[in-house]
Amino acid sequence: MQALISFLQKDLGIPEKLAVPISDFYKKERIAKNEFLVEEGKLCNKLCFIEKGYWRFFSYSDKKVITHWIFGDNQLVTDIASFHLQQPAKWSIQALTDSDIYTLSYADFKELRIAVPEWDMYEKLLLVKLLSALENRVYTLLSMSAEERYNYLFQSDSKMFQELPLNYLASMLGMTPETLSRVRKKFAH
Amino acid sequence: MQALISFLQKDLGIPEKLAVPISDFYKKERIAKNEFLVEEGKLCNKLCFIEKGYWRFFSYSDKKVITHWIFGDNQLVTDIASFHLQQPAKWSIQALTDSDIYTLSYADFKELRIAVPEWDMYEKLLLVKLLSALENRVYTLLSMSAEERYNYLFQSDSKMFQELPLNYLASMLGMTPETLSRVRKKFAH
DNA sequence: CTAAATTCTTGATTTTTATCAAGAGAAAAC
DNA sequence: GTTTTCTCTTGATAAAAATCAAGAATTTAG
Repeated sequence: MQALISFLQKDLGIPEKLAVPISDFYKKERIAKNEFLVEEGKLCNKLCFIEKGYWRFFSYSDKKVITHWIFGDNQLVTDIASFHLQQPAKWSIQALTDSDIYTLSYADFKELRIAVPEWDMYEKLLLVKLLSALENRVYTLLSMSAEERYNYLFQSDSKMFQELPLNYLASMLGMTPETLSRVRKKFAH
Repeated sequence: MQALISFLQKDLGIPEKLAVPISDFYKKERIAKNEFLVEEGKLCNKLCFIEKGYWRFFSYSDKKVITHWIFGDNQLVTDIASFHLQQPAKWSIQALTDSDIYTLSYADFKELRIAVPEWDMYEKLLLVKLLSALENRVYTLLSMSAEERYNYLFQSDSKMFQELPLNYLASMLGMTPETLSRVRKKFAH
């Protein structure tokens, strides 16, 4: 539970007095590799804090599987639109490793909002930060070459490249596994 | 003011009783082509509803100017992180046409939050929708070819292609103006 | 109204990245 | 522990898109 409380305090600026009761709404779970948090088209009724593990956020296009992003330790993950608007999910979310997580069900989320009225404001802050991160992601996709995108991601999380199959990372970087292999060889990190 | 009230009601689901007083916090302005709402590095202290006009959201990379997105009639635009967290803007926002807009200053925004406590919740909804749109944008950039991205954008706003210089649209689509020209020729819309 | 600047197109060429194919190595399944 | 599957790399080739260059058309400025 400590990882979650720290996240609420440090990343969202929630005071300890609130962070602890908020964390009580979450339930600890152990999730096996390959399990889904949500599948495209279904309802996503859980918000999930990853204490330890990697999760991929992905969907299917005509021909291939597109990995939008990979989430790791100490990150919140959910299909935000599906969870908040209670509409069918546009994306799927799946564990890439056995994981320790804390989940907040939609029912508990509603209770939380009543019990802690400040929550909406802090959650707004979270959404603002997520938006900012996504704006940055669009920028990297529009402005950088395959090589540059690789270096940018490697700088921010090199551990990921040791622990996950590279085909997921290639997809997330918007290149084929072959191209990623060649780029990596060139930089020999 | 009617366009703004409609937007608040239809797009954010705000009841008329609240939409009208909320809209009173906004101030009408006429903005000339090329004026900036905010410049990279400075503080963005206005949220802006475009009644009529086109605005580009852009930044500079080493070599080129990157247009992230172009906003049109009946859309809200601001550097969200800069406005909400009162930190330096990462992007610039500029009018591409003479525009009629309604602006909400950061000071008035704070008053609005006090006067209409429900505002935070509706704004959260707005942020969720924006996030969802951005997730979609990342998906198009990861999964579609230049041709497909062009067709996708053209379907959603063909008017834009008649009213704006194509170099902005090319940049937003992640291709050069030459490539856009060739793609357009091919489809001869 | 004219000159200058910008926008758009087209062609030729180069660069980047994808695709196809094969094989080595590692991990998982039986 | 052997077989099967998955992962990763490498080479050859093809496709997609960028770059360079030039000129026509349109818009803007004086």
